[in-house]
Amino acid sequence: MGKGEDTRARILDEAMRQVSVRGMTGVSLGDLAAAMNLSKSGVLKHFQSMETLQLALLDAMTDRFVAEVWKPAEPFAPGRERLEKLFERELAWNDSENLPGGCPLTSAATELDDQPGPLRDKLKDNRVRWGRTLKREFRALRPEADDATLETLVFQWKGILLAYGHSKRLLDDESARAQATAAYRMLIGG
Amino acid sequence: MGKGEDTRARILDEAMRQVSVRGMTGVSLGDLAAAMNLSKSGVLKHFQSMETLQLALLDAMTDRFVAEVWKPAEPFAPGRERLEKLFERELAWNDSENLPGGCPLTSAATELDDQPGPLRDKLKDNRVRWGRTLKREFRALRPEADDATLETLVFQWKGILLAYGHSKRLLDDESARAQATAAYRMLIGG
DNA sequence: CCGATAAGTGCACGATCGGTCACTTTTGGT
DNA sequence: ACCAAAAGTGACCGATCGTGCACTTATCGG
Repeated sequence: MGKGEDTRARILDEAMRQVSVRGMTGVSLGDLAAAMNLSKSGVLKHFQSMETLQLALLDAMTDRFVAEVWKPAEPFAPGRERLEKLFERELAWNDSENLPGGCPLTSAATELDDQPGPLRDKLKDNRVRWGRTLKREFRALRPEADDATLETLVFQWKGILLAYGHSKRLLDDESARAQATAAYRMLIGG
Repeated sequence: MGKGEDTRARILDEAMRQVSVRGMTGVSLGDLAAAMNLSKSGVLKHFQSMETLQLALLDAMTDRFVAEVWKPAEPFAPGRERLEKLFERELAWNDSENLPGGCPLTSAATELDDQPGPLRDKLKDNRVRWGRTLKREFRALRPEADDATLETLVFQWKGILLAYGHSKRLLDDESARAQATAAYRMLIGG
């Protein structure tokens, strides 16, 4: 890996960290450059424009999410065991010290959900795929269930994780994790 | 109500609409003034500064939420009946045509949750109070349940509504409402 | 109907936004 | 060790950010 590639990766890394706190719109070229001890033009050399950087950032977020949530769970058996691991990993992802503001995909989602454009499209694609992955796992857990039921389970899974971030970060609720796992138990069954 | 009061209210109304789409940071003095056919200084005359405007905006959001979600449900009997109405009203609040980007409190929450300051404090206070209100209703529904159980129910309630906004707005999921009510049924019990 | 006060305008300000360009420094293959 | 290409700099651009100030216009009680 050449120096350019390395710098580019480090920029995306820092940007991801900032997105988790300030949101996608909140990270500016100036802040980013300052945080990296680089000039604004030095940053832009690795991306044609700010929007290109943001698109690359969404890709980087997807890659990291897959690497830190899905990959560790993949070796486990489909269904209950894998879901258990996925849930644990997704909580850990939300708590990662590399993401001081929690899941950057959540920040981006609430920010972009009503702003048409390539950013929203890419993010939507990411989340739709994740929903399908979860649905597969729920199907393995409950082979007899119909599609509507499976989708409701996925819906609730997402709800639990959104509520986890909300309770922990805005409400400073110390019991957020306990409540998330309690809700998970109610969903999956003992 | 003098003309000043009226204009001030209309500014906050327009700002709330914009927050639901662009988020709290996304609404600027210039855009706001343009949307109101007013000059930037004309807007700022009603508020000492932009941050003061934002604080007033959070109050306005709280008032509207109470008026449109809590008030219509208040006449109903505590517990099941009132919860039913509250849930219906909160879904309607999310769908309100006055709020083209969904619940502005949700936008503000994910945006401010890691940004210390008076804005975050006020929003947190708002959401904590709402959580307490929900807990009271769940206690009326399940008088035998312990505190932890009640809080898990509140946690899940919030999760359902967060997932509703996410599914409807980012994923364009037509069945979002159906899934939200299905999840509600699972939570409350038939 | 008048005059004090409230409401709103218009211009200018310093700061910051994303972005360009000519330039210098660094890197790495031969 | 050399030198072309890659990496990064710094000054500058027009636009927009929030804000202050001197000013004009509209409102409304006496």
